[in-house]
Amino acid sequence: MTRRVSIVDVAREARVSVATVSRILSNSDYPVSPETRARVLEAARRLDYVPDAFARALVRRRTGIIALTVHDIADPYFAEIARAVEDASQASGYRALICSTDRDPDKELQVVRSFRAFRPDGLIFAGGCVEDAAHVEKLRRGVGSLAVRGTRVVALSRHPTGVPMVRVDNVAVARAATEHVISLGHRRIAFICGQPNFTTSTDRLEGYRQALAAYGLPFDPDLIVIGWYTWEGGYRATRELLARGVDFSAVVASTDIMAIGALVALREAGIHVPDRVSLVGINDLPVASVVDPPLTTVSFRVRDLAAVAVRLILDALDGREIPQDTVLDFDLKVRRSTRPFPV
Amino acid sequence: MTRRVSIVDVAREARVSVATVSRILSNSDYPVSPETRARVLEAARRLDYVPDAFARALVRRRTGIIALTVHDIADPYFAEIARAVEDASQASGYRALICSTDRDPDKELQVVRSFRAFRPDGLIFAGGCVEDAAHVEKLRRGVGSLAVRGTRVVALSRHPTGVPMVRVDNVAVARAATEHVISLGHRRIAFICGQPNFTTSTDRLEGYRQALAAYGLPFDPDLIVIGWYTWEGGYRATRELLARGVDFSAVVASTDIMAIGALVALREAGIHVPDRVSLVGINDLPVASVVDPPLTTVSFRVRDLAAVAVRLILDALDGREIPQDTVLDFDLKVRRSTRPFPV
DNA sequence: TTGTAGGCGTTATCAA
DNA sequence: TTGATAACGCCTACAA
Repeated sequence: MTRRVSIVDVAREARVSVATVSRILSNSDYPVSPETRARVLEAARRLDYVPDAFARALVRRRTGIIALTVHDIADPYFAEIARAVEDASQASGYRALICSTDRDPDKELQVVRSFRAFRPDGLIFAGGCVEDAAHVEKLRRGVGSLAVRGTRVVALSRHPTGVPMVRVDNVAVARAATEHVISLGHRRIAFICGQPNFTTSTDRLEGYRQALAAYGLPFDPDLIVIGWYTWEGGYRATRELLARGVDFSAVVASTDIMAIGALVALREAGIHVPDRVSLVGINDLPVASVVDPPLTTVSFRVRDLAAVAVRLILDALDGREIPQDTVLDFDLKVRRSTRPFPV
Repeated sequence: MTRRVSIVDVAREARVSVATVSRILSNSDYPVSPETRARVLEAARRLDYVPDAFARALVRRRTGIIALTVHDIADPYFAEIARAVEDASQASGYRALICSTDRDPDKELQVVRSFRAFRPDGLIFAGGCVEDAAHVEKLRRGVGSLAVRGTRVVALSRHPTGVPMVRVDNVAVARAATEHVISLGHRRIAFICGQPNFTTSTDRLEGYRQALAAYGLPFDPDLIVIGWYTWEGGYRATRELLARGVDFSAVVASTDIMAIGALVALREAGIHVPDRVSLVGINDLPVASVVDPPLTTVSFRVRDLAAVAVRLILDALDGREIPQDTVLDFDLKVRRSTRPFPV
């Protein structure tokens, strides 16, 4: 293995000091004679020199890294987030370091802890947070020890740890989804919920409740079914719902992914969507419009969430004040999985 | 911002030298007295000390980073890959650094170059490679300058740069997809190709040709349509195919994602799948089984590709010889998007 | 405008 | 078994 080419080699090649090289290759507004600059640039090019990020991070107080925790990078929602974080980071010369937590509190803690070794300039929590007091406290501590060392932290959903948030109002989102089917005349509306105790889950369930209440409809626990935030989860939850034998003409799913799982289960059971059952999702992922029927869903700019979060982190790094709670808009996208009731 | 707690603080707290702390915390097998070890461990815990990855990487010759280039992390195929790389890396104490290239040769070059600053221990190319001599040469040089500094490089598809590969035989894969519909009696078979000049594209097109040739069927250019590796791409390609007015009873798509786009286009055109047209994809992504009809596709263990690649990198890092070309198995998954012809 | 030298946090090489 | 101390590659006062 050849010795790596360092700033010393470039300095020697250009017959200047390392300080001069450093000034030209990093701190660009420092006065340097044009000839020297040219000679150094040429030497760096000839040697194919790339400054070492590790050495640089050691002496600067910045690592150029933005850490991102997602529940599962293979989940289309988080893949979108990851892509947006990557793009926004790269545009400002930062790099994204991504880790999946699988919605496992312990793994989340461990991920946050392991991030500390990299002293990231920013940390973004993408998924919902477990609402367990003990866990939240541990997480708050983990976040604190990062923050105290300069990492700016932002969450993309309601986060009980008290970090700044960029998010949509999930209560309102689920309420909009539910009110849509209510306004179509549906009265017996099932709700497919993701893993309980997550902020996202409780908020969306609450939105569903609020919609019912607003229209004076009874809340029937038999219409609520708890599942997982996956296709399989939506599928199984719907099977369970069907097994209960309760009457319903509409299903609100906590996410598009779960809604698509529900679609499969309904199809298998010979229940036509939307002729016999209307179905609404949340998120408006690309996949929502390619299924049959195209999914009615609540839409918000998933990528904007991430982009704004990155911008806030950069702002905070620049010493600016950043808002504690940024709430983005959403709107209902009516496609063909919902229709009036009765037919 | 508080000063970060360093090894010096731990040493002072435990009243030993930094050397001793380092030896204990980097858990080398260096002999240390039990009492000292306990004291140091306790001090580290009390101070909540985490060694700085950057300082460590500077002096060790390892960074603990495995870099990954994907075409687009938001594409379900690459999201699967990313997840598997992440898992396999983490299991061995490494971290994955992911970048999307958007199938843009220049961006790919730039990504590879920018990776150099991080001196990753491993680099995985996930997507197909542009088969342009000039680009391949540039890429080979970029890879070379990483390799010369110790980065082990592996590609997850045929790669003209000469780096070790872990892959499926894409010619055989596409041939299997095509032979499936031929064996069902189809004769006029369209092929939806991804962006040309990529190894994956040319290989899969070649597989399609070989299947036709094997059955003595003519190759009709009118049945080939070039698109993009996206839903939109599959959709548009299919629209173009329909606009040509050529006769066909089956479509082989270069990927599941394109196949699903094709499905939407066919549905819109009132062409039933599989009653009037059979449709095959490639990859067997999770989404393939939730669309209607569930997609017949060629299946291979996408995650294994990535996991094996990580293992090879670790092996190489340990000084072991690694195979130049590892070819994984695949098999046809017949679902409900294909049926015999004529009906 | 350019150069010298100290230090960032860690590991590794010598001594002790 | 433990401790000084010289790297690792870079940036940045401070000097010249």
